[in-house]
Amino acid sequence: MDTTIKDIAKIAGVSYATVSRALNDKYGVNPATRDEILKIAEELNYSPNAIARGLVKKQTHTVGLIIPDITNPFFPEVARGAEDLLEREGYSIFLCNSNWEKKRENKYINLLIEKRVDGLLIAPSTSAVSEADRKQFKRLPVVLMSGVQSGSGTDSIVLNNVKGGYIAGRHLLELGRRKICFIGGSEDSFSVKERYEGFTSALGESGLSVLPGMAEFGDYREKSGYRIMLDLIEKKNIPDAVFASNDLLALGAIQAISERGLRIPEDIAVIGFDNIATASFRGVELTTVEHPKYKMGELAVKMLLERIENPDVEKREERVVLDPELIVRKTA
Amino acid sequence: MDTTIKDIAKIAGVSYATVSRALNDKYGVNPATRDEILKIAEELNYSPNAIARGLVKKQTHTVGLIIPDITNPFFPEVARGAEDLLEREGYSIFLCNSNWEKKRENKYINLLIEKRVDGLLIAPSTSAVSEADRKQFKRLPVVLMSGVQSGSGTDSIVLNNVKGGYIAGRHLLELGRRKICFIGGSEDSFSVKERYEGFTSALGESGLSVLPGMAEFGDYREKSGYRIMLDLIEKKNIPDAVFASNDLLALGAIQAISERGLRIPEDIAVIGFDNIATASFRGVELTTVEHPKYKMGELAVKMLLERIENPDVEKREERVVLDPELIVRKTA
DNA sequence: GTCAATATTGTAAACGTTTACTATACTCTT
DNA sequence: AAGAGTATAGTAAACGTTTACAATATTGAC
Repeated sequence: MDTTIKDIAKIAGVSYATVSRALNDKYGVNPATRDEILKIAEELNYSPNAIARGLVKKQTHTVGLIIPDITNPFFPEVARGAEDLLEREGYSIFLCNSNWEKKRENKYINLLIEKRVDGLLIAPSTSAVSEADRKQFKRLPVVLMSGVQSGSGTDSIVLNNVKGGYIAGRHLLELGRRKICFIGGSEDSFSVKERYEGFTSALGESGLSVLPGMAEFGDYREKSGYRIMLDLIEKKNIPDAVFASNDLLALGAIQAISERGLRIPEDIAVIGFDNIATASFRGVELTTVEHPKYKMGELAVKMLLERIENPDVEKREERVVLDPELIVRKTA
Repeated sequence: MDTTIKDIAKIAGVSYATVSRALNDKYGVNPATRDEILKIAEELNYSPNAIARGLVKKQTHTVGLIIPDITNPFFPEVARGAEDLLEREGYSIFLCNSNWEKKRENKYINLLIEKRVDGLLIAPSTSAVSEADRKQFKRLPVVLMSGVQSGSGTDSIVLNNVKGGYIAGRHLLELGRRKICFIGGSEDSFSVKERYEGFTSALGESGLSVLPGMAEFGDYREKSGYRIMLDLIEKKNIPDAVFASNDLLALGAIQAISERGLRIPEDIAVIGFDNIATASFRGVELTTVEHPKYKMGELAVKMLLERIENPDVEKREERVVLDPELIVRKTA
């Protein structure tokens, strides 16, 4: 139904190779014929078939982006950072939500490979890189984002989570807090682990350690922070500060704290992580740790394109580490 | 480099038509050969080439999603609603941010058509549907979301914005407010216009109308609300309530109001629109109008798939209208 | 054991491009 | 006016599938 190069060729009275050349601005086609061809293409409302082209060129100018959940305010910024650069470079991007499920993530990886994307950007649902992953990742350029161990054999871009955890802990300590509760997302998340590690090392420096019941884990949603905090209060095991491994968790905790009539930061100081947009609004003003999300997406794409455009060079695993930064607002 | 159907055929000692049949679970291939073929495919780590398949089948099981900005908290939910259903149906989705620019939007439309997506989901950057758009939209199924006039000739799914504006206005009036300021996003946005219309009709019912300087427009970002509100305060033209055409604008206004030491809702009541996640957090608790975002994405996909799967039926423009709902929290 | 019916497999064209190679037609040079 | 060189155009194969059609093998009925 669509007009093709052959239709144009027929009308112009030339071979379709010539049409292809004309349309692609290749050397060696008479300016007059070229103009004629362009005119006809325009008239026929011709749209080149990228599928056919992809088949012969073996590249699709498309990459896949797999993230846990675009609805989590951390990821839109990453996605936007990626998309902005990709768009400038003429690539399109598949959006895939793994919903924190390894199974769905894997399904997407396979699907995207079938669709022959030129590369893959993944913010993994869990930190572990399985054998199956490794096998698939050999097929095409892949860049992992956020919370992945090094030595995975795959390029990655991560935050210095240890440092992030450290500066958060340090800040709370400097505020004179001594009974600090760590609220983490999934316990087997590598980035949560690192943040916890940094946090405990700050405690250690002051000769302190994590008190009983002062390290709790759930998932990455607000509700989880709410429930954990509520639990603590009910049990009368009340900390004087909370360090949540992400802002949503912190927001949930804040909800619980103020519902129970405690004051923030007087009774309990709260510090989050990631600095999502919500954190800065009046009334929230959450103290947190900045995570350069947009930049992370952008840099991930930069690394990926580097690989895509130099498929032969056999560099080993590359890793870039971003720096966190303390953002002091009103909750701590 | 990738193994193809032909490689498998050679090893299995059958024609590649047979391999294709086996791989696609078609009737009429001997179970024994099928198993053999499947085994070989597995061993060779075979991944079917969706590009080649797309070329012959003339469908890609891919749709495009064009939205203004995934970073605006309204859109991730829409995207997620769309993606969840699409994933279940075996489709993938291209994410495209138009950045509120008509030019970028058009560029994406063309690009996606070249990539032969099966359909297009668009939340337009501006309400106008141009001649050029109309021409392109004839090429493939398209569903427009949010703030589009009917009669565009294209299927669409929208909110009843007039009603939304009306209930917001009504609520403020019932609270006894009389000098209400409307803060809109872009003045030529159709949905802003509709919300304004509903708002003024509520005023009208009470024998009121919009006072001078009490209808201001900017863009869709927080900053815009902040600036407009600040301006009003500086000029001493201070309303007793604000109706913002989206939550971000409302949040910006709130920022300005409280910075200037005025109280919410005592001095100025504020009501937003869309009910983004931030609106519900403690400390924000923005009164607003619920916009079923996730559902909108989901329904849009449902309409789109309907068209994709019945390409021949010549139904005329379809339009589904979602209902808004007042969410009373603390700012009004 | 023959024939028809059916199950299984193969052949080849098609999808819409790109591109290496070849062929032809000009344009200069001398 | 011949020959080299260059500009332009054409031919045909390739990319990896699907699928209509044809061919062959197998089965069952009698």
